[in-house]
Amino acid sequence: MDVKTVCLGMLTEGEASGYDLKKAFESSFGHCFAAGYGSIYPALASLAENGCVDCKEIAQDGKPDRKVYRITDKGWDMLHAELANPAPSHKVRSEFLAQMAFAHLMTPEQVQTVLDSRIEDADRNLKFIDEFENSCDCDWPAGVRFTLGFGRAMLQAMKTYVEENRHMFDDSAATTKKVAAR
Amino acid sequence: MDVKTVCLGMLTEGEASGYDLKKAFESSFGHCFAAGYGSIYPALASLAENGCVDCKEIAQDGKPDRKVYRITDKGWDMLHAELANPAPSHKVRSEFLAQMAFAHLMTPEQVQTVLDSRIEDADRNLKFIDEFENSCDCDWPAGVRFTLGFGRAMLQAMKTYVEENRHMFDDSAATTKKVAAR
DNA sequence: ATACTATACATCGATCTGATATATAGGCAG
DNA sequence: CTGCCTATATATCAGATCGATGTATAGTAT
Repeated sequence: MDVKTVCLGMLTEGEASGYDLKKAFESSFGHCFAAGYGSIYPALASLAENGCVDCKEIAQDGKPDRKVYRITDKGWDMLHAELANPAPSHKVRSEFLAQMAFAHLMTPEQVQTVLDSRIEDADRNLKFIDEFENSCDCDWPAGVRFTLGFGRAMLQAMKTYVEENRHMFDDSAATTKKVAAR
Repeated sequence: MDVKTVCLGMLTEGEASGYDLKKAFESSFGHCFAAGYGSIYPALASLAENGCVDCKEIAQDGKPDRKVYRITDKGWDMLHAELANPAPSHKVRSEFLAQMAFAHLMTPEQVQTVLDSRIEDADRNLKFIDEFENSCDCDWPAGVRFTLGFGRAMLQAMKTYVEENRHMFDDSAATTKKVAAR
């Protein structure tokens, strides 16, 4: 399940350009699997080379050619093979948590600023998910609704945890207490 | 906040080799900021080149030389500058969610297998955090306790969400219902 | 008039991932 | 006592990804 596979999956909904796919990576997949042009264009080139997609170049006046990609039978095979992975990963890379692990090297003000910005970011993303869910008359397939709910649940849990535990950084916090679960 | 910075942060606890740092990346940071040798050794080399760490080579009989790194004043400056970032990122890259978004292209059995494996993975990680927390007589600084609790809260929320929403993939699930938050 | 936003392509260096290679020593099961 | 696994300890390499930047055009605000 790399960028190539997600591109293939997106192309099952209909043909699209790299630019179109980028928008999908920003909207439906923004909260769980981001990708930029630097990943998408090489992915499409590689898929085309392997015969997993084919490409129609549509000339446009003024603007550069629009390259529209469509999934092939071989592409479907490859997609199904990838979807058979029984244990796909779920990875977190958090500069936030890495920074918090060294909170004792920061000023209390810096720590509180970082915590505030994390809550703001969670709110922004929650709002984004809500707007995305209501943006479309059509109904998303069960899987997409599942991922949106998942994102919401994670963000809510993050917000709650930060709000309920930021007191751990209060100056007087004894370093001997164990963190309460939940 | 890249691998370089986290290495610097780790070296504030005392001098260490690349091998030692790898163990720290696996334990304290495993759930939020993983890194392998392919990141750590180049990071240390680059830090040494910039004078942010210095390196003692300790000959050992039989085994290759042990290269022990220590943070310098310049390294402290760089670390403090990085820790001043008011809005560090928190990124998720989830092959799991990407795959679930295409659940309609999978068999129901495949979907349930993937959901089971996600719960198992969450349990494994929860157990790992518990063991890590109790592994050490010494008390971790507030920041580390915060990140462990954070990890636990996220994993618990993930497990609960998957358990409470896996029915969305039951065959008869109407595609028109909106997902209930929480 | 100027600036911003959107469409649409693409590249590039820096970084990161995951696998692999090299070498030695100690423990332990058959 | 031999083979196998694990731990210590280094390091590299191909391939993937990230984030920024570049090129062009055209429409829409201020």
